[in-house]
Amino acid sequence: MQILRHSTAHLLAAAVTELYPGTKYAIGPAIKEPPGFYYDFDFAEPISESDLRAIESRMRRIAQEGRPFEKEILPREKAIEEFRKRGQDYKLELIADKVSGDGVSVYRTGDFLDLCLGPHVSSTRDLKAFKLQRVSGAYWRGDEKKPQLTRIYGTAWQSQKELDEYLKFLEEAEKRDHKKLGKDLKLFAVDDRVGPGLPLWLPDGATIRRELERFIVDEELARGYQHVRTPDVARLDLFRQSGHAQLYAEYMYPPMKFEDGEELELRPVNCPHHIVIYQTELRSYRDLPLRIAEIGNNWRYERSGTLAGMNRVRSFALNDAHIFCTPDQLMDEVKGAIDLALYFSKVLGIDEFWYQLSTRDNVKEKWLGNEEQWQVAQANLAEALESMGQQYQTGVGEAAFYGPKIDFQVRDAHRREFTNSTVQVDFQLPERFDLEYVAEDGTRKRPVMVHRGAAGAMERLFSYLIERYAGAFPTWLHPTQVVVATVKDEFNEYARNVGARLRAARVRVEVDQRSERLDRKVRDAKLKKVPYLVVVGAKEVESGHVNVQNRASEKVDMSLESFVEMITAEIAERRR
RNA sequence: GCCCACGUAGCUCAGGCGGUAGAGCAUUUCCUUGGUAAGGAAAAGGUCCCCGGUUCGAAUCCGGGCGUGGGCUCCA
Repeated sequence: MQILRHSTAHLLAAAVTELYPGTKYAIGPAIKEPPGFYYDFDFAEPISESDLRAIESRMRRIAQEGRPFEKEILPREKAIEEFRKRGQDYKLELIADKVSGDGVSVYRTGDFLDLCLGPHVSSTRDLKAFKLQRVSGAYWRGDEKKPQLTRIYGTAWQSQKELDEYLKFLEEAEKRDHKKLGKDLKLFAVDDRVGPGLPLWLPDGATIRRELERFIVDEELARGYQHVRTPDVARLDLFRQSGHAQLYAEYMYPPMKFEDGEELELRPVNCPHHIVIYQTELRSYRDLPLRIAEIGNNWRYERSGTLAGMNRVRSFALNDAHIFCTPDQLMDEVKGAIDLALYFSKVLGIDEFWYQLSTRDNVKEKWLGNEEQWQVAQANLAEALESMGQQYQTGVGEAAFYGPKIDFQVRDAHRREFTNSTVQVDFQLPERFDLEYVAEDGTRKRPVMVHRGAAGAMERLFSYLIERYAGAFPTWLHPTQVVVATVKDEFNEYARNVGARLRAARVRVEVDQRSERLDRKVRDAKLKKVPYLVVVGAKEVESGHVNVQNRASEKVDMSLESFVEMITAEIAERRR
């Protein structure tokens, strides 16, 4: 499949060079998620998505011609000459940088020549089911200082049937998109007047968030965390001490400056505030591990082009905690943090996720601390994962500036990857803030810090859950747990009584007393994806029962009390 | 920030090659009281994202902003 897609990328480049002579082609790999390929071009004249149709039909024509994919190993000089003749500067750069030795592997497809290791399908005739999707900008070698190329994305499959299925999947993903559902279900809103990346939580969205926060905070308290509240701002000096003002500046807002010289900064992270809480007392080894938690607001100036719905915002509430512990306790604390994240994932239905161990690269200016500390921290994280039987990938250069981290990666409805939660080991901030505890022998020692966001940021978690459940949240989370609908107005009083009984049991219930037909009330409740719909009419008034139907429209007649018992148990257990 | 696309009523969208706009849903009111996915009627609702320019005239054309969506190292 990867071979097929990679070959289709070549086909795309062949079509483009025929239609737009003089276009330089850069790189064109197959990609796994989302499944497809891209090719980056340097066009003489910019193209737009409306040009894709013509390129695609040229691709089809070449495919039908059945041109073979022919591999050749050219002597280095010969390869350079060939690409120079064609004016393919990017390929020349790649040969210079990436190809060692004398043999340069190239592929020919008719006149089109590409630097490529292969392998490929044998003929363009094998490429039957593909579609060009969109064009976007991409920097040469991912570097913003280098020229921006035009990237064309497409997808390719073995058969038309598979392609159709994939396109169908994309349509379905569109329906689950949290931005769409957030609007349809009135969960959140965005408004120019408030600003980009600053979504508003509407009442139903806020209800879900409150349930999530209660769940999270209660569980953390049960696991020995202490919850605190700290302000969203601090003097800029606090972030100078932490190093954020120097190493994290690109994400920080300009400070608020006052006449008397005071400089206040919106915090991009919570750690410095929590460190200050640690230092409000002289700590003993008996106090450790000290786990300070807060669902704290953070402010990060994300580049405007990266903002997306609730997923990437400029102000968010992180389910954060900082664990201060002795080096001996470190491993257990890391494991405990992973275990908590696993527990949250299980209850919230985050079924598909994987771990990335994010480590530093060799760019010295980006990181604090010495090599040994990083090694120890990294070893601890890796060992914790391994001892828990968990597999992980490595992301070089993706560590926090003060230490390596374990990231929990998830995918949204479109299968785009995001970090949802994280566990980080930090030897640096304890030093920068001169943290201490009194050890058993009476000497002062330095604690280690673990930063962790077990359920991630509320905004991103919310966007994930909207897509995970397509708006049909588990009962404990759903903003409206029950709708009571009457068959006709004369039963409204009974319906209000049913509503009052449920409300007394802390169930979120709406009584639909509109003078509409039952059909309409059922439809509206279904569109809101309400977990339970209760219908009351003459029969129910007479028996004191309710007619209950779930999302699958399975109807059952039961006494009001047994319904209350059933739904409250479901909510209390946070059943999915 | 950069590339491409988009921005018309609360929502989803028509329309408009320059002569100040329309539908459905939602909202309000009235009628209707109907047992499991849209009962009927009427009313109200718009600086056509913003600011400039061209023009007798701009929502439409041009320029500049703002915002939204997709993308911006899965690497021969």
